[in-house]
Amino acid sequence: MVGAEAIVDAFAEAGYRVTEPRRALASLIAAHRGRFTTGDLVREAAASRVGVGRATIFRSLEVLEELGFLEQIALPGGGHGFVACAPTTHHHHLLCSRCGRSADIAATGLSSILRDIATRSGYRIDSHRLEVFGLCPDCRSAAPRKTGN
Amino acid sequence: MVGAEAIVDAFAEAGYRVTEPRRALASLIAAHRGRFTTGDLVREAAASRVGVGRATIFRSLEVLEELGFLEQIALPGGGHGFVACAPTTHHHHLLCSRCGRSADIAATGLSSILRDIATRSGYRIDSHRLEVFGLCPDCRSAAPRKTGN
DNA sequence: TTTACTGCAAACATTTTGCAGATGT
DNA sequence: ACATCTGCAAAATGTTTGCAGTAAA
Repeated sequence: MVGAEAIVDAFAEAGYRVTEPRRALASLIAAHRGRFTTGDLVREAAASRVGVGRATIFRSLEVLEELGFLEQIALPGGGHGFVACAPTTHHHHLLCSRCGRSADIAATGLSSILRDIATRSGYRIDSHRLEVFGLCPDCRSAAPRKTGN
Repeated sequence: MVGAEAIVDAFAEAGYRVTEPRRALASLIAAHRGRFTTGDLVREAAASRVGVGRATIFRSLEVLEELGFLEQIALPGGGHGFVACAPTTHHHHLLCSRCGRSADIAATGLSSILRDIATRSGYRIDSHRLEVFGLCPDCRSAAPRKTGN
């Protein structure tokens, strides 16, 4: 979860201009509690009174990814989407497979696993990516039955 | 690393027909020591005397993924590709960012981390995906200098 | 024989680009 | 004012589908 202002500020602080389309895009992104695709934004932007063009969406998404406000994630089915996140230290994402909501997670203890992998494989490990999928608390109560699925 | 025969056998055992195009595709896949994209295969197939059409490549890739012989992976840059792997128990992939070679890894210890995440977040965790990137032993010796990059 | 499979070419979907005009700073 | 940014529409990519012919089993 990242507020629209944080995103707008990020543009400003990084020396980008704060334009109407970028403001509108920031709102659209902030309105998502989690994962979304470019297609989602394009559709929503078209529906919104303050339009943002396809090209601008793609271009701004790229900027926001560079700034660390957006991370690309691989969806289980093979597609890919984005999640907004505060550009802090290394973290991973926990995604609700029902509503798309995302939570940032720390995964303490991963580094010792990676060290172990490095030792056993002989690879020099540079980076990694962990994505966790499940049901968020809200969706658990909304659709609790899962025994037997 | 998976041999071409293993792939061919997999088609047969799952009740699919073993055709010339599928044999050719199995060879192409086996020829990769690791990660590849659909584009790679389309290009290689076109270059090969035993052609395999675009459509067949996509269709067969889908089948092989279902059979567990192929896994879709997210490349660091956001794109995606495949790696061939024996359809065994749950495992993850360690990818060389230089040559693309992949190794299957077990990541023992991850489950306790996930349990911890579940407890702290309240999510019910269903699945996860870990991808590790680095330099394989061969590429480490081929391009050892990295101090300062 | 029977029916799954194949290639082609067209349909679709997604992302990128060139450019003239709009708009932040 | 000036350079960045925007939208458009076209182009480049990537993936899927319908169909008539081909070839496993």
